[in-house]
Amino acid sequence: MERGRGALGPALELVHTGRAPTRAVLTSELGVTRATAGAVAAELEALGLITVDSRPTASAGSQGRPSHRLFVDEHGPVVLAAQIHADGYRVALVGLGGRIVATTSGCGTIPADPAHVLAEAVAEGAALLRETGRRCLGAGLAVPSAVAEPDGEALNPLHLAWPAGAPVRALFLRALADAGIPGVTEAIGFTGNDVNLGALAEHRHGAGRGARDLLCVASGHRGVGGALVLDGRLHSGSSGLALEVGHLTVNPEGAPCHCGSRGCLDVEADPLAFLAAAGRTPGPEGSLLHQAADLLRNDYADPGVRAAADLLIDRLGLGIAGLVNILNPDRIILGGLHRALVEADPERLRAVVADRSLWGRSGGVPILPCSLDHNSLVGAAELAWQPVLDDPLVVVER
Amino acid sequence: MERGRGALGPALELVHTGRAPTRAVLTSELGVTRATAGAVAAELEALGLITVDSRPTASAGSQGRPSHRLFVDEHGPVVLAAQIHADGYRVALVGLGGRIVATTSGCGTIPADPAHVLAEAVAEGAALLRETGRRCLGAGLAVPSAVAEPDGEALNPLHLAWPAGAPVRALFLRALADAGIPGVTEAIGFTGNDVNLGALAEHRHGAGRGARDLLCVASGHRGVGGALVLDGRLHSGSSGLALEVGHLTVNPEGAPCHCGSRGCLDVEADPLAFLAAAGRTPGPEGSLLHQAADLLRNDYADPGVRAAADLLIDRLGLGIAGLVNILNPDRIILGGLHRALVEADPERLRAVVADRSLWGRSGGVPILPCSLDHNSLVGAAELAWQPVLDDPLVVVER
DNA sequence: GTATTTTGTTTAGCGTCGGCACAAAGTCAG
DNA sequence: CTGACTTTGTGCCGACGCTAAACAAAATAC
Repeated sequence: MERGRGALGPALELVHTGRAPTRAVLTSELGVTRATAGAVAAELEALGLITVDSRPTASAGSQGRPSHRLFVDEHGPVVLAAQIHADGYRVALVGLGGRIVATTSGCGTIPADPAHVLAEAVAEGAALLRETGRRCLGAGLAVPSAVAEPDGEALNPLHLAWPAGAPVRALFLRALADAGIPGVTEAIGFTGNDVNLGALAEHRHGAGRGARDLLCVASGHRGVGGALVLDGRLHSGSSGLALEVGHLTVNPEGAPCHCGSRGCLDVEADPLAFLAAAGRTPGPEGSLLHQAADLLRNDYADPGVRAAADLLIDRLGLGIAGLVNILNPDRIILGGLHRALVEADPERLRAVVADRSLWGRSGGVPILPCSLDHNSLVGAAELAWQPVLDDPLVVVER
Repeated sequence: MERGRGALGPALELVHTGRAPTRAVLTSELGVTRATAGAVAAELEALGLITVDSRPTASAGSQGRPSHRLFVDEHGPVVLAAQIHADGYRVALVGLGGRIVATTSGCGTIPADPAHVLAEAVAEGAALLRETGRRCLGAGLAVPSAVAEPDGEALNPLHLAWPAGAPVRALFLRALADAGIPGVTEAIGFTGNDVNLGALAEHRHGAGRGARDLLCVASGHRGVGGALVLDGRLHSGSSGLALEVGHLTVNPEGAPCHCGSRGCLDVEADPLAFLAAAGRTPGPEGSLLHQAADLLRNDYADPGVRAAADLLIDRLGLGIAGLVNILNPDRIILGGLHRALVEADPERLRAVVADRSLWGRSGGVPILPCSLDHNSLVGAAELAWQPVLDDPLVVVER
């Protein structure tokens, strides 16, 4: 009864992204018959990826026989996700549905040598796998740098003190092999930029769900990154270097940037710029984002803070308007400090973008704060889950 | 023997884009068996879309039995394509493969009233259909304006003296119905921006063939337009308004633009700007492009012309570099005056773009002149062909 | 309690494609 | 010229993945 092979992947993706709570929805979303949907669900259940709750559901209103409900299997396999950031790393086991099963962080570690940090992070992941006894189907890594394809090199890990061009994917794969992660015997490890992966996670499980063309802009501690999801797929360009939005000019008379230009988004709309505009002395590099976000959340009544926020919103709005003119997305999600900015004053940024973009006057694009904790980490997991979503049958051979 | 239904569309697309000269290539490109490829080719031939030449080909070198060759059927059905521009319109019948079968132009007409111009153009198309006796499977229209989805309104037909927001798609459909185009009984008419459609045509049949992420930039008589083809599909954004590149800032101290900013690409890198920089008095609006291009081609030795060209290349290069940082395309194609610019000095523009883009230092993106005559027209035809390429069986019901 | 609606399951059947065998049409070596 | 080899085209069969249709199950509506 090997029914429903071709629809297996799309079906799992629907359950994974929370868009198929029942077999009935699966039927209509996939455009297949009930028979096929049932067979697909049965096979996914047999593969240990989803569970079916056929108890007499606490029916809600509508007529007819109530649907059995479909869940991602809470005890199913996981993938290993790791994120490197300015002040340490974070590792997690992530199940289908973007659910974080277990997590550890190594904060305070200065990640000077990439190989060393990756080995440490992967070792923590291996420990989590041993503790939980979960089966591991892959691994993904998020780094705060552009990652060049096809070799997976970190081109500008400026805030990590890594050498430019560090071959992070190769190092990550090496670390996975050395740690003897069970199930990851082959080269099943993926690496991407943290903002890109955060955007992917938001699109699948967060504020970006349902958007067709999703633009994300986010600050780290220093600088500004962007990402674009088109038709459910990350657009990272032909060499993985798309959406380098940090060097859009937003203030022609602004501060000089290391790129040689002046008034780039990178130096005009990041946490350091905000703290300077608000007249505060910045703390250590690895805490700038939290310092700025806390200031914004706690002291928004302070006129100086308010003025600094307004200035940043103007600059950011100009940059985003330029992106809107080029990309015409149907939703925009902001992360990092920009998330705090849009939460502090949702209307002002929308108005600036609508005013500065060419066709924004009639409505404008929805601009939302990101909605997931650790979205880069979840996005790294998405990368690792992708082969399974493309063809769920690969799980039998791992 | 109804074999090869699912692969029918991809197969026709391969022949259409000239990437499947033989059944053998079809087999490998589609990833199917020879049996399936043969059945697919037979069915496409039965549909009257392709022809198979099974004569003993003037074999070229390699061993084994020579392949029969596949051609687009020269006498097969066509689509009607129309293009409206500043100084008139052009109409053509376009077959598969982007081949223009018959064409007329109505130059000198000032297209003041959109309904009138479209009716006239479509009437010419109907006449061509009668003369040639071809079967018509659809119609496409290219206009020099952003076209808003989902209603198909021309938002900024600045150079046509049309009212902003003119419902061009509806008017086009009305004109098709009124002309009684045989085979276009239903609403099978498509409308798009001319630069977008030109990019689509270049990607399928011209200098963009084989590119994955293709960026096009082109000037008309006034202003600059852009277009992006991703994975073979035109990216026109969620509302059809993507790639409005004319208002990228390329000269902070530059001339004021009607958008309210200064130094936009629109006013710094179009034919008018070039003529001004070269110290020539511009002719009538509808001839600026030809005047500028002729000047560039014939008087490039003139120091003033040379200096004006260098200035324009610098400005254009800065704008393109910004796009490269955001989109990371693997090829760039230039049209209009910019085509003449890159033909005059291919190396300079490449160098400017590489220097001003973040990761361009290691090589840079290939920048090519467009290679098709009337690429917007051919692109409009592509729009009309798309339903047939998606499912060739639709031809039996038209 | 019966009719209606919606969902899940079983069975039969069909269409599409892969695998295989064989034929056809060329090159290459002698 | 002949035979071995290589590559392409085609006919046949079976497997796989789906639809269609009938039936069963579980709720609401009257």
